[in-house]
Amino acid sequence: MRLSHLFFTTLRDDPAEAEMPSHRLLLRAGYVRQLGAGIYSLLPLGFRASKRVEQVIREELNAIGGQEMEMPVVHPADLWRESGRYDAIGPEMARFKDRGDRDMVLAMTHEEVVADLLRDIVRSYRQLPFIVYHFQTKFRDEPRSRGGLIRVREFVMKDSYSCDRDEAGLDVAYWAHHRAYTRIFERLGLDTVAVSSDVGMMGGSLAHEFMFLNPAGEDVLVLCEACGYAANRQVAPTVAPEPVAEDLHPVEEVETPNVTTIDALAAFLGVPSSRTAKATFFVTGDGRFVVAIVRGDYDVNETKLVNAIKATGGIRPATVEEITARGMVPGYGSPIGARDSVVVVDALAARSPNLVAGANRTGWHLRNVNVPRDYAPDVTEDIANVREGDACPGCGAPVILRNGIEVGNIFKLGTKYTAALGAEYLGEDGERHPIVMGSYGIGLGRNVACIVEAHHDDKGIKWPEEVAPYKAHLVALGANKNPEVTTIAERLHDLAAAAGPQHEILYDDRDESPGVKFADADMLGMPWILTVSPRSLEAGGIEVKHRETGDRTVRPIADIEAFLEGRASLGA
RNA sequence: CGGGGCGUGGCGCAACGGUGGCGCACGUGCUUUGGGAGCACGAGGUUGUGGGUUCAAAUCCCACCGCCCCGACCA
Repeated sequence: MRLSHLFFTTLRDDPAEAEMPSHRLLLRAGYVRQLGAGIYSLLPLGFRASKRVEQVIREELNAIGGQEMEMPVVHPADLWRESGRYDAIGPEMARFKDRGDRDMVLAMTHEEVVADLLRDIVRSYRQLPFIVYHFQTKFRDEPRSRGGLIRVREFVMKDSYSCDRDEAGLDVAYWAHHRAYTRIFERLGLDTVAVSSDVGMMGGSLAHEFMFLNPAGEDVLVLCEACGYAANRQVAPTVAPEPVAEDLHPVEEVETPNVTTIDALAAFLGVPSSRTAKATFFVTGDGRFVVAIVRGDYDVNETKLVNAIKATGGIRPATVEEITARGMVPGYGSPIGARDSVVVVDALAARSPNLVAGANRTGWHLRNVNVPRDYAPDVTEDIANVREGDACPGCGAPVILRNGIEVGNIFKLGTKYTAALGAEYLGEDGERHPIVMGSYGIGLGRNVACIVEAHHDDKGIKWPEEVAPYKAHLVALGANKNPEVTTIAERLHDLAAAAGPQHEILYDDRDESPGVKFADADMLGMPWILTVSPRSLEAGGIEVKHRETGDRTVRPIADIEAFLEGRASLGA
């Protein structure tokens, strides 16, 4: 590909809106352009990078027996009504009517379509198991996109679906995917950790997320360096030192003017925050008002809270009006005196004696509040966020917390969708059984962005060879001093193109200064930068720069020809 | 949806009541050619949209639209 004809442009200045390195570099190097909030075009370079990622995924899924297919982006709403998700999912699903006034949706994922195909096609246990997958556009109208390609609204995802006779079969498919994902992210140059995770709206019994460790990640991971324990903090059990037993003291009121936070309360009373109880207030999607109590040194984990009370439709923070209407005072709140509320107490808080809690009276707290003596919880569960240094649930060593970006996930769905849609097979036993499904996703664009996050320097991108849009970037310099430069460069370019699409290279044939060409080559990030110039010819051939290491050598033209035709590597 | 910020040429920015400018990028010519070259000439904007105030609005006011950041949210 000649740079003079490539549909792209590089930018000298950083775009103002790009904060993450991957976003900044992908814009500056001409890989992507933004169309709207969370909606991007992939320019030819970005498209090629995405296709390289796609091919790695394809190879590894084929290796576990996956069959590639393609399902539609537009679905009839009735299909989603059958699974119950048409109503369960909120505004993040785009809905519209077709010309016949029929309700339609844009696909967020494809479990329903797979289940629909299963009930159409699968009759007998003899047809199971199998794995199907596709690369297809998803639209999720996220309330807020961010970070360039990291979190977008429209994106292409590889989603695969395993279809089995039973749980044992699902288990095999699930762990096959786990191993395939491990290989995929290794090949993509992404250092990931697989963490156990919440099943969320997908439903199901077991799930892992593959997390790329990055400070900008939106998920918090609980990791143990001693035993390898790894979980999303949403689901990691909190293991805290057992509170020291004490006699229960009588409740006493204490005046605490203008003390509305735990920090202020602990400082004012001269007690550690672990001797206080923190009340937070939520309203569930199904309309219940929830008072959640954790110890003052912990935060509420909303995922655990949702699961503890089986809140369909999730939860949101309560408004001041909703809190006061139930007889509580924000800043001085506690379940004592609460009306019409579901009281959920963290198990640790419930075991901790003589805590300071709100008095539901402005300017006052209560000392020596104890559960269940002073109020009765409706639910007592672990609903606290793990803190750094808490004990590992696996081995007891102190855990560390890290941020991660979810680059892939695997779910054991079970029969949630097949039972709802009636996708059954006739078993060897002569009985009808619902097909057992698993669902497995990898977002392409997010992976491209994460690869850039992991592989760049201040000059630009440094693509791993496995995903580079082109294997090499050829720079021709000083053609006016020595016309042979152009002749050789043209020949190398044509040679590579003739060797097949996978050997094609980028050829900077533009009439630009050496500085511009080198700067652009570094920014675009191909693994090998080849320079033909009077100087390199003088030195015996072509200068070869390894983008990753920065090493430069001069190699004979014959070596370069062998490399471009795929007959030899250049070594590292 | 709450909080904050910003919309001026392709990109980055200035002008903050008196008919819009700079750097880079872009075009032409000459010079230059191993790390973002030089000179000259030139093209490119109904200042996001609509209303209002004013003799006069990019500038002040209102509404809307859009984008970014924090939060809520998120398979």
